[in-house]
This record gives sequence, structure tokens and C-alpha cells, in this order.
Amino acid sequence: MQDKINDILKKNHLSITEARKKILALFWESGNAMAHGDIEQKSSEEFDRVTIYRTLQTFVEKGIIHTIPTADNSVRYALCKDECGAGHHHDDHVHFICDDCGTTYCIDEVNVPKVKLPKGFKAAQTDLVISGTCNKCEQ
Amino acid sequence: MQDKINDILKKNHLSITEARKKILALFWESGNAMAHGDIEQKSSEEFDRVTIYRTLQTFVEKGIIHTIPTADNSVRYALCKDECGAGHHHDDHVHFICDDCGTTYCIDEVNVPKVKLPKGFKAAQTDLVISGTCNKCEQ
DNA sequence: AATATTTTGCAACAAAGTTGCATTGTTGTA
DNA sequence: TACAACAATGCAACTTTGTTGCAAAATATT
Ligand SMILES: [Mn+2]
Ligand SMILES: [Mn+2]
Ligand SMILES: [Zn+2]
Ligand SMILES: [Zn+2]
Repeated sequence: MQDKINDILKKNHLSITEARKKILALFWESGNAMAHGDIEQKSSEEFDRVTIYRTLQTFVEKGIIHTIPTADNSVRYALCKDECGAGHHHDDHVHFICDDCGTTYCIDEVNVPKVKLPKGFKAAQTDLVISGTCNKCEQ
Repeated sequence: MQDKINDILKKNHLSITEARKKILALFWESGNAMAHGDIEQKSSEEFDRVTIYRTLQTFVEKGIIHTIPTADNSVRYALCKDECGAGHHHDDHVHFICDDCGTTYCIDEVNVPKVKLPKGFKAAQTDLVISGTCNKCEQ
């Protein structure tokens, strides 16, 4: 696992630092998407807030993680699949945010359907975000 | 127009105040979606920031406006159609955010397609947000 | 017009995000 | 391994965004 993380950083021409290794590991372990605040907590304030902001930004630029828009002003981040690279994201899966527990899921098995836009509109990225109750919170 | 605005407020059992009238008029005039910051500017700091926050919150609760999630930490708001009411939003159209000019459009003519989620996930709201270049910014 | 109810503005605060710069850590090379 | 070049980090200071309690003002009700 530590090897895998080092590989990802090397492949993206990023120097291997404690912050990057730890944050990347957190994404790997958690499985789900995380907000900046989650990372701050889960790394038990090991790193400065600024470092976390900058690390997330770097990871997004390199195509290691992708952002998930929300209606509550707290963007979530999740690991990308291998196809994403610097400046090229190909995360066309649906995202689900649970209103109960707040967990954000990448629903890899459901693809975002293509939609036809009116004349003159050119799509660069499409985000399909569904909120509701997740499979752990339904009773 | 002033009448229409008063009607909307009355219909929703909201007292008619300067802030509510002005902010509702701004939505009507602008046609597009607005972020909290836009409203603050366009009302030329006539109202306290807190009032704007509370007004937007009230409007969302009453089904007068709906929110549009974004990946840049600035939720946009736009007028709902008549079908929306207190606690019940039915805004199933696509949203478009221009990367160039920042304008956010409600694409009323394109509906959000239904997607099938994995077992146990129950959708309450679905948001399809597309970013790219709008019809005014394409050259 | 008088009273009851809501809304507003203010102050104070909390959370989120940004920037510049000195210090520290990492990398490639000798 | 040691060194120099470079990149990342932490800190401080700041801006922006959002929240809460409460007194004053505006609105609705009688
Ligand atoms: Mn995802
Ligand atoms: Mn809309
Ligand atoms: Zn849940
Ligand atoms: Zn545009």
C-alpha cells in the first residue's frame, strides 16, 4: 500500500513528502469522498491547514483526485481512476451524498448520461450529484 | 412586476419587506442564477449580509428559489417554477455554469435523466451541473 | 391606532480559504 | 555520502463566507 502511494506520486512527478503520503493514504483507507475538514480531522492536525489546501489543489491538478460539487459549500474530494491525468479528468460516474450521515460516495457503476445542450453551449465537465439516503442509513 | 412579487410573497405567507421585494426583483431582472455575493453587489449593500443570507434561506424553504451546487464554494440560487412549494422542490432541469463569464443558467428545456442507483440508495434530489462555455462566450 | 409578531441590523464570532516569506525537507548530482 | 538546487511546509496575517443572539425597527393583526 505504501508502495502504491509512492508510485502514484512518482508517476505524477511529485516529490514524496509526509503530507502527501498521509493524505493519499487517507483517501485510500476511507474509500469515500472527503471534505477538507474531514482530512484535517483524520490527520489529527498533523499538518497545517494551508498544507492540506495546497496538497488537495496539487492532487486535483495532477488528476489524482477529483472534486464533487455540493449545495452546502463544502466541496468533497475523491480518488480518480487511472484514466485521469494532469489537466484531464475523466470521472464520469454519479456521486451520492447521504443527507443522514453525510457520506459522499462515488457510484462507479453508474455513468453520467450524455445530455444535449442548446445551441452554443459547449460542455467541458458534467456532474451528476444525487442526495438522499444511503444504503447504510436506510432502515 | 411589483405586483407579481407581492403576490409571490403573499402566496407563501411571508411578510412583505423591502429586502424580500428587492432580492426577488433582482432574481426576476437578472434571469440567471446568482450567488450570495452577486446579490450583495447588485443590491449595492442596501441590506446587511445577514439579511441576505436569511432571505435566501427563507426563499429556499418556501420553494421560491432553488440551489445549484458548485465545485467552487459558492452555491448559486435561481427562481423556481410554479410547481415548487414549501418543502417540495421539483426543479429537474439541467444547470450550466460558464467557465469564462461565470454565468449560471437554468436550462429549462433539458430535463435531468433518471438514473438507477445501487440497492439501498434512495434519491431525494438529483442535480446535473454542466460546466463549459456558454453561447455568449463561444467565438 | 395600538398591540403582537416578524424581520432587520449590529456585534461578535466561527469557519473557510488565500498569500508572502523564512525554514525545512526532498531530489538529483558530484 | 555530501552538497547544492529546488520544492514543500509552517507560520502569520489577512480576506471571505457563514452563523448566532439580541435590541431596534418594520410589518401584520386587531
Ligand atoms: Mn467520484
Ligand atoms: Mn435552475
Ligand atoms: Zn448515510
Ligand atoms: Zn459565458
